[in-house]
Amino acid sequence: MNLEELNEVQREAVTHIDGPQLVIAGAGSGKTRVLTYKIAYLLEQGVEPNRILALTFTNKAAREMKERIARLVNADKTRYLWMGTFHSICARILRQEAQSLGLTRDFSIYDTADSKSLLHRIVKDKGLDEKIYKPGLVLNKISMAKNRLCGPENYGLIKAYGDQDKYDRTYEMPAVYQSYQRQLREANAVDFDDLLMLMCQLLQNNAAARLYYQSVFQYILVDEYQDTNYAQYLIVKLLAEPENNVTVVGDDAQSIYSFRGADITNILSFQQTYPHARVDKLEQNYRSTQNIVNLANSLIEHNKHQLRKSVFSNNDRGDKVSLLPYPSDREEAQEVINLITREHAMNGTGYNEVAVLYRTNAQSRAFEGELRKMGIPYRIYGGMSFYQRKEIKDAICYFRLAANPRDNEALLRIINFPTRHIGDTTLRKLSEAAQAHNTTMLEVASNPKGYDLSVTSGTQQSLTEFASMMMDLSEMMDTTDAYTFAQHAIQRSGILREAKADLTPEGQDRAENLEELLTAIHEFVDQRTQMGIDFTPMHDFLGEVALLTDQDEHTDDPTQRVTLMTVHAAKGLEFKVVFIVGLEEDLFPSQYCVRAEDIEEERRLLYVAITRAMNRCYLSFARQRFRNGTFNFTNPSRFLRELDRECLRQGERPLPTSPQRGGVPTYPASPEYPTRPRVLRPVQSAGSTMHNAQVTSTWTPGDRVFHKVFGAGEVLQTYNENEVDKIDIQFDKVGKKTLMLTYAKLERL
DNA sequence: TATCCGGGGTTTTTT
DNA sequence: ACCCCGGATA
Repeated sequence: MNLEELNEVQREAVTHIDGPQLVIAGAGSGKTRVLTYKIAYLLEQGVEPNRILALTFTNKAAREMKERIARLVNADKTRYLWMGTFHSICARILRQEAQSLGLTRDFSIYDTADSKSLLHRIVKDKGLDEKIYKPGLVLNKISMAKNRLCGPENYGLIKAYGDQDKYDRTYEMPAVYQSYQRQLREANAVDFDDLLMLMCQLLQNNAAARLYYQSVFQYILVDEYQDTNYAQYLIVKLLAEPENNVTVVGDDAQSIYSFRGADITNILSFQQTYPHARVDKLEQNYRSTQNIVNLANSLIEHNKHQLRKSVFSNNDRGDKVSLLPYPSDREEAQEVINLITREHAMNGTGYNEVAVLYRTNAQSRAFEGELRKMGIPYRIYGGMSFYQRKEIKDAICYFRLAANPRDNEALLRIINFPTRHIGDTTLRKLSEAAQAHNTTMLEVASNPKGYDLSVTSGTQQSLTEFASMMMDLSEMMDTTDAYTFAQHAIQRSGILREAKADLTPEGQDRAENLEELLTAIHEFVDQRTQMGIDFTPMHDFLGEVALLTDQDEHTDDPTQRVTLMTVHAAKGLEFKVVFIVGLEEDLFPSQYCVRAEDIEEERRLLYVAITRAMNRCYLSFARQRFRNGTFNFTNPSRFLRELDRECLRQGERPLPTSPQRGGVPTYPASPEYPTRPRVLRPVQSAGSTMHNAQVTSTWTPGDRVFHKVFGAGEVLQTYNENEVDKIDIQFDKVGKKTLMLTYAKLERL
């Protein structure tokens, strides 16, 4: 490796070896480069590869980093590096230590869908209101608690959780959490967050294990440190002791995962955690033009909560960033696709160098439609990933249940698919019997008579047949390789037959997907063979598959396709040309932002989006957007007025003029431009709620403001400005429903 | 037990 | 516009 390829700051960061180190790496400043060079440098200095632990955010990042290191040093060494996501590294260690944690090494990892389904059952069993205890909400609460290392036994003691539960009316959360955790363990399963929490518990409670792993990992490096949560922080801290040879790399300005428990204070207070930490700041951006970097800087300046740094670019000044308003989301999509065509035709920009970035996955539809119409190749990231598809998940659940007979979630999913005439009633009895006899549902199914199950003889037969099939698969699993096993399992189970029998296009897709799964498993086995592992059982595949995400699926594909993805998914990537669309209030920033910190996170999110662009960046918004089945008027994102106008070029359409007295952008007087829609909140409703009532104020050339109340697609009432200071509006009949709405004063623009 | 129909609720981002 | 659920029906 050649250290001359680094700039001075980078080189110093790379060659600093011992002791804690914080590398603050601005967008596009060569963060990954520093990390890879540092690992390569450590290897060159004679550090054993298996003494280095490198934690990344995605599997893909880990893989790419490995490849890059392999190009710098002897490729053989990189194989033995401990490199992966927090979750996968923890899973690996936990399998090793499973016994001491009350698990077997074949424990299942429940994905979000499994967890939600388990929670749903718990809520039902406890007779709680399913409207209040929504699985997503409940899982989120549990996840947040686990990220802070709060187990079910402590949950009820924490006031903050209690308060939140009071607010959400989820008073029974402690019991739900307890039951959830108990059933996870009974199923010999862990969820995502358990991987981190159990790892912490292992290190805290088991001195021998702690000392062992502390001595194994001589050097620890963490990528994207700004997105770590408390559990991850603690894992790093405990593993690094007592030498504290820990290097963390990150950018507080790109912290965008707080909804997942990420805690930006981890990076902000690194120096308090490690008082003698060395700090390096990488501030030169090599990726983007000056205009893009300056624009991004002007935005992020508005955040209060950040580490000081000044990112700059010595690249060309470049084109100004375009700000494009469109009348509706539809036109936005059409015009953006037009611009892409133009980029392609006039600048020769390859389709794969263009990305359309949006805040929510739902926005992809409009662009997808237009791209298809224009015959432009594209690829949408996100949405339903391969491993979440029904048929794939079904197949994997067969594997999972064969590996871990206690995995009830897998059993419930597949016991009646393909249909075996085993319905809800039978399953309830099965579950009760299993609880009563303290055994697994599969065991009861294998011997319904023995457990006095009151089911018909036909059902009995179905159960025993299913159970004996699963036992056969279980046996086969240890002796055959993953590919052979999978092939056999999807045939024996009947899911392949089921898919093939379905002659609809969807059915054919499913059959193809199953074939694709087999191919993936085959590749997995091949890879392992190349690594010198001559036998790869299904267990090994299962261990990895649970932690795969759609980010990891398709590596670089050679075809030239436009990329469509959420801003979150775009983190760490770069494109020559970037379109950031839907820059509207309540969308970007999201409508769910309430606190000032939430807005700061959204601002960082936009910062991330802008800094993905190398050469050109386009920002767009629509004045009307079709959402949740209705057309809504929108307002331009507040972020737009925070941008340095020096870096902006006005679009062809009338643009907001510069802000007056710190207000929002104003618009040309004609025609009518609606502003500031407010969705009315029902305070009391007889019957059910109505979602599509809204208020808009209308700004007309005469400079008078009218407020219109829309409901069920029509204007219900119009008020002039003086009338709307805190009034209650009552509608007796809107459609078939009666409801009462309260409406707070509108801010005058 | 499976399937069809209608109504109600729903929407952020994801390792 | 879509998905999910519950209830009714085959």
